[in-house]
Amino acid sequence: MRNGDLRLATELAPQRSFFATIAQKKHIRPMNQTVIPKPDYEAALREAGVRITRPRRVILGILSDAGDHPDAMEIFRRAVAIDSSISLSTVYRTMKLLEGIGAIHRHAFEGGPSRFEPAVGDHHDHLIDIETGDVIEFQSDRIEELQQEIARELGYEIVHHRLELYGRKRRRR
Amino acid sequence: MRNGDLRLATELAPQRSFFATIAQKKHIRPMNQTVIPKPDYEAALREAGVRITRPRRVILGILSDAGDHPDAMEIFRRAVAIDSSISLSTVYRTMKLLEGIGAIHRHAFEGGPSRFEPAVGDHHDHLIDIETGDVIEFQSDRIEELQQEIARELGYEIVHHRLELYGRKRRRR
DNA sequence: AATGCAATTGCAAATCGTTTGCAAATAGAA
DNA sequence: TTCTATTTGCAAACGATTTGCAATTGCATT
Repeated sequence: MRNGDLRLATELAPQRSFFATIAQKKHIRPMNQTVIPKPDYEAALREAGVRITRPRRVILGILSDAGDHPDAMEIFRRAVAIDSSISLSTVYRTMKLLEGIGAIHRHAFEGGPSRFEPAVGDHHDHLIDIETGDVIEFQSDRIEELQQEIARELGYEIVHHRLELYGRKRRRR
Repeated sequence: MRNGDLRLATELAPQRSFFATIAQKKHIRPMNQTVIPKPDYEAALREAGVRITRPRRVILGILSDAGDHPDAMEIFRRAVAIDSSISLSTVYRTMKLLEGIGAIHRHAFEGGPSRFEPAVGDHHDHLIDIETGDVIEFQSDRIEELQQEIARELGYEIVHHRLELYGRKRRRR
């Protein structure tokens, strides 16, 4: 969570000042600049007792170096570029499998198809740029606490939750 | 296990004590016990310059006394019980129309189809009972503020957002 | 009350994202 | 290498929703 680590230099550069600012707000943590450890999907799959096939290896590779939140069709496109024999069904089946063993998260953002993300690192929520579809991850302890509090007051225990902010870049003023 | 129609009384009663309790927490407002003003859909439609047809009148009636968050199929069922000639397409078309003029909100809760709710009263978020599908509305100024703050820090303005808590009733201890 | 016509309807077929049945291919234990 | 249960690609099925079209209807006009 240090703000020196860089991913996507092009994207990071103009925002550096933001992150410097945010770093002071201890309860809001933007997560995009975090260095994400590549998950060892193969080990996870082996542990789940499933076979490591060629299509799966390709898809896992795509996932582990996806810096974005691709949908099934996009994963399929990237997969076909590597091995043209891979089918969309297999992509869907693999996503379901990975989701089942908790290796990825599925997000149903507004409108479009499900988008996927490796399940690494801490929990976080999402801000979706409604103009570009870009997803910015963030984490707020206070919001998490508040959610807990609310559920408790209403007599419920939270199994999971979904917080999505849909917005557009603020005009630099 | 879909949600039946009128379990209001039976379900509300045991919760009354909750609401009494919650009423003290000024920043969390459960909204289920609120007296909801019935919206004048016909006026809204007329204003939007569309015709008040028989199917529309039936659907509007259903919406304005729906205490729950029905999906299109459920609205269709209730509509057919009143006028068997109404079609599902018309339900969908009417929902889209109403959504367009801001008279209802569409919610895409996890898994299932879109569910609808008259757009009356304040903004609120939802807690979905994953066992029954029941929806509990709540409102938290603090969460709203935090969201604003987060978006601001990230350089975005929020256009809208979605906060859904999925949980189950806590075992009464 | 009768007319005219655009708005609206019901129906069936189309669409989108996703899942599934099945026969052929293959991972990986023996 | 052999074996067989698992996995695959394909096409067809799926559930939610939308759409084209010809028939109907609201309603402004006579």
